[in-house]
Amino acid sequence: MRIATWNINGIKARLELLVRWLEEEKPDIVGLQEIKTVDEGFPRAEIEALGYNVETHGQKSWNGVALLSKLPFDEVHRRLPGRDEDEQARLIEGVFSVEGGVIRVCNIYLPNGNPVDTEKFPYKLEWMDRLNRFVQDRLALEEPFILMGDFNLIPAPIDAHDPAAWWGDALYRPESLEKFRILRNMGMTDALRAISAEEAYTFWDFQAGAWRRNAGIRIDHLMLSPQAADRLDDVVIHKDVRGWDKPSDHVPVEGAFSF
DNA sequence: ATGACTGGTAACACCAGA
Repeated sequence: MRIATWNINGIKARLELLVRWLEEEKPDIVGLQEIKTVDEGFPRAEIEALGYNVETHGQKSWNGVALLSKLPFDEVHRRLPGRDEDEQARLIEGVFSVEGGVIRVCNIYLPNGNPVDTEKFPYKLEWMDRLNRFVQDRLALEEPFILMGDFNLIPAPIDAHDPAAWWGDALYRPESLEKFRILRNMGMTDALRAISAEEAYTFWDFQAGAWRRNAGIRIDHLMLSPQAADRLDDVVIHKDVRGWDKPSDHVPVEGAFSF
């Protein structure tokens, strides 16, 4: 089974791009971030026509996440627990039946956190604290659990073309990295790093010729519970999609699993 | 390389992204 995450950066502006990629790759489950629409504005019919079940958690203008799956959804959960007044649509989770049990796939759009001298940065850190508590509960289930999405986090110097230029940014500074380290120390494995030690990026800015210069960063991740990591076969970053017409600034990251 | 783009909303500019 192939499971992918992709920050699509506006589903209405990228429907043609998404359809092309789904038709070419035919992934089993896809998590989208930054759909930038309310649920009613999501092009559900066009995606269903390709054989996917569709669940969304949208909001007007910004954020918003969706799960597409060839398997039927047994359960769907929306919102990150722990703070009722948080209105931002950044988490959707699905549970699916597979041979021998279930898999749980949680799709997130983790807050960017910039600028760091505004309320956006403490919001990011508080969101990561809540995410870590949520993941701790999920790990207690001892299921194959895949936490994937746009983490807005550069894990290590090798994950940026110019790490010195990023140091201090909300994506790459001690407070953010500490929260991510807690997530890993709980037992969540970075799928790409379980497969490869090579430099690899998932995002290239639209500005300053970042794509042409390969001035990228790796911020889109699949993080795996032990039961999911045991079944991981491969990870593919679909870098070529960044060069297609009207691309997102992020590319799909896909994990292949033996279930 | 010091480079500066894109979508959504609304209104003919601004905000947000990373």
